[in-house]
Amino acid sequence: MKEKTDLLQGTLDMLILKALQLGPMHGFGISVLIRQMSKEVLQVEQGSLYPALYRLEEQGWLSSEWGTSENNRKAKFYKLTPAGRKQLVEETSNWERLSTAINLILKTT
Amino acid sequence: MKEKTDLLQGTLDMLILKALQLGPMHGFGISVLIRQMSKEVLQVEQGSLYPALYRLEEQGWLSSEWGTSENNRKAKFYKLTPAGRKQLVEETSNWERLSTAINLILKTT
DNA sequence: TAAAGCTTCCTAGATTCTCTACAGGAGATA
DNA sequence: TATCTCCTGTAGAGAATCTAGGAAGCTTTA
Repeated sequence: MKEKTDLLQGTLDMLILKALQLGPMHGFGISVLIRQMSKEVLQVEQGSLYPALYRLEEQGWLSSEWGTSENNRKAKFYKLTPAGRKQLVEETSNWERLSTAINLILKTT
Repeated sequence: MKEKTDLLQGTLDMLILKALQLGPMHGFGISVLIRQMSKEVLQVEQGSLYPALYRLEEQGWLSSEWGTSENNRKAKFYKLTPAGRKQLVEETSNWERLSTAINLILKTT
């Protein structure tokens, strides 16, 4: 019983990759961006975000390096690798497939 | 690494409720119907389906009774309860919210 | 200068859902 | 009788996310 809506499982990776398509960014920035882009609907919890970033980096879809944020704080900047770009395309088209299929069912009378 | 696409986690309950909106049905029938309605894209595994049916019945969204299928086999027929109908409406609108938000993000340039 | 708050990173543990991989009965068909 | 298909079910595992923390450094305010 909660107020806030959870993410749809399986979409977080795609959203992160998509955010990074706009340019390198640190974790905190990604979560803010996703919230803004979704008009406050999607809220990525930090306990979800950071493990996801590891996953993605381990799989070679992201690379990271330490730097300094706009606010003069230490921050780890992530960016898409070429493999990550490819993965984004794949996940996007899979999302289209699945959400289309679900909508097909929901529209049935 | 698999060929077949998994479901989006969190949507199975909604799909089952939706299928039962068309009338009472047994488990096996539900899985066939979902496959057909989605044009063969969505495939509900039996190991996912039956536990889900229990979950839903336990929460009072479905009721069941044993009967005989069109093929003269013993089958458990499920149907929506009023609470289940309500739940379907809720899950559907939540799906709209989330998928809209995700599409918002994917369309960003 | 002390306190408080925000930014940023991170981890542990639990939960929830779905999948794979089975098992088995019972009618239909040959 | 053998085999096929329909239909129900269970066990165990794995993946993704959540809750609920902790910590450190900068910045603002008292």
